[in-house]
Parts: sequence; structure tokens; C-alpha cells
Amino acid sequence: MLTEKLAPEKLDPRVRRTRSLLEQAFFDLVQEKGFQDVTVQDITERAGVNRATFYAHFPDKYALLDHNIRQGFLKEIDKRMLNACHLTLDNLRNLIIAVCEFTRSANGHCKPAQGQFESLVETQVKAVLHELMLKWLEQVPLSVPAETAATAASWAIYGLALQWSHAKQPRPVEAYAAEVLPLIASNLNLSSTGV
Amino acid sequence: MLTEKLAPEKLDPRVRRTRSLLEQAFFDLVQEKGFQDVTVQDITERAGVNRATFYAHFPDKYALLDHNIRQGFLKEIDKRMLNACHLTLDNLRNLIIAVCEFTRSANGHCKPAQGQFESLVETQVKAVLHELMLKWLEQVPLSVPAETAATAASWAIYGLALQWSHAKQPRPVEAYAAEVLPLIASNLNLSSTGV
DNA sequence: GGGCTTTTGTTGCCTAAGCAACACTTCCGG
DNA sequence: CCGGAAGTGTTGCTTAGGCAACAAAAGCCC
Repeated sequence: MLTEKLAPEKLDPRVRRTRSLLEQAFFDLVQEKGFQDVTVQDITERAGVNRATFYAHFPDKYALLDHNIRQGFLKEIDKRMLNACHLTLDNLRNLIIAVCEFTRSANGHCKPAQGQFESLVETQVKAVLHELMLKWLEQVPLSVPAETAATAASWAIYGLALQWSHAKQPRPVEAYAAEVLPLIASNLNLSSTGV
Repeated sequence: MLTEKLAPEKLDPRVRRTRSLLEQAFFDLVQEKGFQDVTVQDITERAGVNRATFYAHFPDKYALLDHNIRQGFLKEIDKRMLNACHLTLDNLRNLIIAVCEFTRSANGHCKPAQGQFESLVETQVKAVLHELMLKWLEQVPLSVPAETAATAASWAIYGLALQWSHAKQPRPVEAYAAEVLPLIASNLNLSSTGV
């Protein structure tokens, strides 16, 4: 599970519970009232958690939003990659598909909201991608620093996903992923001739 | 809410959460494996609660079973009595119906189990009835001690409910309740002529 | 029976969560 | 413009829960 590998794996059951209560309450409330109208008090009250406890976990509701976006993206990845522990063409293609799907649903689902929302998604998605790329690349010989390759790849992937999701009539994800795959693969010194 | 009036009303959210997690896990596990095959470890593991915490709340799994039965009965009562705070013919009739329904579902639902199960239900139901009768009677003048009247009424009600639930083709509850109502009412010095 | 594993209760120490009170900002209505 | 109401962060102290280790029962298999 990637959700548990990029995020800490084993943690105090109390913490796990509290987080999940806060996440759930927050998610529901945003559906009902919209992000701006949700207060920290609302969240803690709904979650049945003390307000002080909220601040022990998140600086403010924006951080919780970031966190939820990140978790959502991680879940999207987990759905498609059971053995995401190293760099292969298959994993890379599935990753691209995941980013496309998540970007579309995240930005589409909250259309009423704002463009500022998109930038939050962008930040989280690129951050996760960057971490994941670094993990993948540490086992592979490269002609440039891993940092560099990771940055290039994560930006490229997100950019392509965004472009795809903004198309009037988006093409099938699979086709798009197959098309851009060689491009990304080459960034990572990964041959794609043998697909 | 009666559930919160006979049981303590305000209590530490952590306690509330833990109890509810244990109750739910226990209930599910009993459905799956049967009461005897469920261990305390199973319950706490499923609930995501420490085993030591279990013992801070219940002496053993039998106590948890008692507790669940009691809660189930209280919920059954709550469904039918919105203003159950004092003794009226209406409340009394609804109470009788609740006892009938609960007894039937409890003993019917777990038919595969045992006769010993029935006696657990009996204990809890009579206990709750007794407490409730005392609450009702403390505002009413009586020719006998309230304890006495409460005992008679709670035994009588449960006995009648059990008899009803054991009938081959049970009659409609409402009819049965209406029939036995005067009998119980008279135990409580409550005239029933004016229904 | 004797050895093995599993489950049961129990205990002491540590950490997360609850609570109440605080000062501070923001927002509204008179 | 002012004053109250509501939301925000923060803090010290208390309590519930997690953890690990224990001894003791309860099953099981040979």
C-alpha cells in the first residue's frame, strides 16, 4: 500500500482514528456547505473530537484540505498499482493514468469552487509524484542527479494530465497514456522501445 | 431520549467512541462466527482498540453481550416513546408493544443459539422495565410501595410479551397490547376506563 | 499425564485526547 | 463607530487509551 508507505506506516490507533474522524467530517461538511463556510468548530463538533485536538494534527482547515487532497490522490494511485515499489513501464503508465483520472475528478468535481483549488491540487499531486519518483530512481543509474530527473518527470506528468483533463472531449486515458509514455520514460532513462 | 436517561447522559467522547466501536465489532463478529467462537482478542482487534481497554469497560464478553441486549431494548423503546417521561396509558401501551417486538426479534433472530440466551434477554428486559416503572411511579400516589408495583408490572409485562411471542401465529401486537393494557394499568393504580 | 499454544485477566508506564480558560481577530447590527 | 457574538489559536492540567510484559487458566495433540 502506497498510502502507508509514503505516509508513516504504523501509528497509534488513537491518532489513526482521530485523523479519520476529522477527514470524514470535513469531507461531508464541505459537500454540504462549501469549503469557505466550514469552520474548525463545525469539523470538530461533527467529528466528536475536541477542538484542541484538531490543532494538534493540523495548523488550520487549509492544511486539512491539503491533507485530504493528498490522501485522495494516494488512494487513486493505490487502486492501480499493486506492486508500485520500483520503476517499470507498466507502473509508469498506470501512474500517468492515475494522475489523469485524479486531476479530472478533483478539478471537475469541485467546479463550483475556484481556480485557487486547482493550484492546491497541483501542489499536492506534484509533491507526491516527486517523492515517488525519488523512491523509484534511487535504485537506477542516471546520467543526471535524481532530484533533477524527479522534478522534470513530476512536472511533465502533471502538466500532461492537466492538458488532457481540460480537453473539450477528452480521449480515452489509456490511449493518451500510451502516447506520452515514451516521452516520460526517456526523462527517466527508461527505454520504451520494447512495449 | 431514554437511551441517554437511564444510561448516563453526558460522558467523555473517548469513552463513547470506544464503547461504540466495541459494540459494533462484537455485533458483527457474533453474526459471522457465533457468540461462543468470538474471543475478546477478536473483538478488540476488529474494533481497533487495545485489549486492556476492553477490560476497562467490561469484565468479559458476557458482560458485553448483556450490555448489547440492554442497548437494543432501550433503542426499541426509544423508537416508540418520544415523551416517555411519565406514566400515561399511551406510554404504557407503547411500552408493551416495544417489549413484545423486542422479545420476538431477540429470541427469534438468534434461534440457532440457545435457551440460555432467552434468560439473558429476560434479565435485561426486566431490569430496564423495573427502572422505568420506578421512574414513572415516583410521581404517583400508590397504595403499595413503588418497589412492589414496579416488580409486579415488569414481571407481568415480560411474561405476557413472552407468551405472545411464542404463539404459533402471533396476533397483531396492537390488539394484544390493547387487551392486556387494563390488567397492567390496574397494577399501577391507573384507571383504563377512559381509553 | 506432560508439553505446547492460545486466550485470559492484570499491571505500570507513556502518550493522545478532553476540557476550560485565555487573549486575539473578525464580523455584524444598532 | 462601538459592543457583542462567533471563530481562532494556544496553554496547563486531567483522564482515557495504547503498549508490553506478566502469571494464570484453558484447550490440544501426542
